[in-house]
Amino acid sequence: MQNELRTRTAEVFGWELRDAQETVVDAVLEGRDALALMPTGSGKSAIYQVAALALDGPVVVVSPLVALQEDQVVGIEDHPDAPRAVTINATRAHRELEDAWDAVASGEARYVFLAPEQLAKDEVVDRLRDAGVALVTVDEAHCVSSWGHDFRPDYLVLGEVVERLGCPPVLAMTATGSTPVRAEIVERLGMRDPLVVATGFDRPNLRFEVQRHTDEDEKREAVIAQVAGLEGAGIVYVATRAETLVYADELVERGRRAKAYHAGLRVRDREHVHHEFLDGDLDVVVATSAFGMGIDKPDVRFVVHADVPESVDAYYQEVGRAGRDGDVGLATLHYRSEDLGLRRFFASGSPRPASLRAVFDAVPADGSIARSEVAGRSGLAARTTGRVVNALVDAGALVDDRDGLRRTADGPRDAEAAAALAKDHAKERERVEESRIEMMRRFAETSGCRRQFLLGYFGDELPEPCGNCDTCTAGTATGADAHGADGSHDAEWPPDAPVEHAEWGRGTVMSTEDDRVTVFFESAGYRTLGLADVTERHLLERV
DNA sequence: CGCCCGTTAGCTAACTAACGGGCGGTGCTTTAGT
Repeated sequence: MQNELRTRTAEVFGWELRDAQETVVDAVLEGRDALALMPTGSGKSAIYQVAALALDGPVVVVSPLVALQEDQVVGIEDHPDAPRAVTINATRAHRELEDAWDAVASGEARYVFLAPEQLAKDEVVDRLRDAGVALVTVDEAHCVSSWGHDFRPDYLVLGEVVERLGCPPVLAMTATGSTPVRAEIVERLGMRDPLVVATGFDRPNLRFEVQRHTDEDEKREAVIAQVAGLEGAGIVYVATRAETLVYADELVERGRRAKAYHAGLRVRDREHVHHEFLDGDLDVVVATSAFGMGIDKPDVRFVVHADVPESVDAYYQEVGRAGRDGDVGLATLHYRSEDLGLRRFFASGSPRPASLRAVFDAVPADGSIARSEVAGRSGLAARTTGRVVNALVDAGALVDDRDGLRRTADGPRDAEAAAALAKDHAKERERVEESRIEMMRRFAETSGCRRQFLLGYFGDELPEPCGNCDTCTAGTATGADAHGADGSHDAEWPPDAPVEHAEWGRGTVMSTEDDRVTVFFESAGYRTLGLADVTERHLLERV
């Protein structure tokens, strides 16, 4: 990084960036795309904030939650000499919005925070393009992969938006960095040869534990008994809204200051719980996955999972909220294999055939149509339409380009065929989702070191069992089942190595254990192969 | 996928087992009416 920019950074923000941060700043200033995989609290936002000081045009920051956008603007406004930051979202009054756009157009505002839904509107993209965007930052970029397909389909149009903005460099940032998530971020955002910077994923002060249960009532009792006896502040994650109430009530009866939190509560109540927790007026928040991003409390002492999460990625995000201050943090998963059933259900929602047909028919046989017009012509709700369009584009029945949507030249001719194609394609995705749930099951059921498993999942290696998890304490982690313990096959199948399999196609090596290798295949998800088979039958080839 | 809950059949008069329908998570937006 140039000395001049270092000086500006110190003057404006009072910071001295670490090497990893500077490397990323340099890349985007040179016009290169970058993917920064760094734990929360490691100063990811500093990267685009500093880059903006040296860039000639506004920095667009795509952020998933309006509340998060407001927090970031306040963070910038804390520095009186920092450039102006504005947010563009539906909570703002018309006059405020016009004022914000004026500031963007005049070059006064250098940070523009918005959600992907805003970027789905042509007017917004046009105004940004006219302002000459110098960098597009996608914060919490794992949302592209976890939410883009169904819940918030506008995440999948970001790649196209970048093109329409004139292809400024793209900076994607997240704390979740498993291989498939990384690959999907890069592909969906259309990133070109990005610089990938990953700082260590290990959190040595976290202790991992798994308690297995067979009976629902017995599990609930064990969770309540554990949490009632824990010191300090903590979070209990459950799978459903109804459970947040049940657990919170029981904890209150046991004398803990506990409250429920889920997305169905009124906004004011949610904010109230959040603030009480931050201020130390509450010991325990019992929450669904809604309680997460934007929760920045340093002294969370425990994260207890009363239900198994949907993926190892989600699990690691959630437990990562413990021990941010570096002091001890306890992560306990209460596991019942039946609980995975709910996760399978959540993972399995592909669009209905009737919706697929309606959307396909809404696209003319010749020529193209704007995405925004499809909803009206198909008679479906806008959000359903977005999901269905994404499914058809993914399947190759429709093409999405600068002019809008059109039918694939040599693709299906009629709606029936298009729906069938999309359904087959959705099956592939379900297989991948299924395999991610399977990895969660393996984490819960392993007798090897939990930390070695987790770090292996994220493509990091830990040569020895960690000594700070339940299996290490019990002594099973050093046994024959230990993960990556000998490392003798690493030379042959090192983590991150690209490979090819006759049936499952291209994949990436995740980890090797003493007699097995786990590979992530783009079309089939996580698969574990016996090394003996791999060697004798030449199942895998390095590519 | 697995649960909860209400209905029903079966077999005998108050209950039990079996069946099946409904439900379960995450947030943007935007508009009409107080």
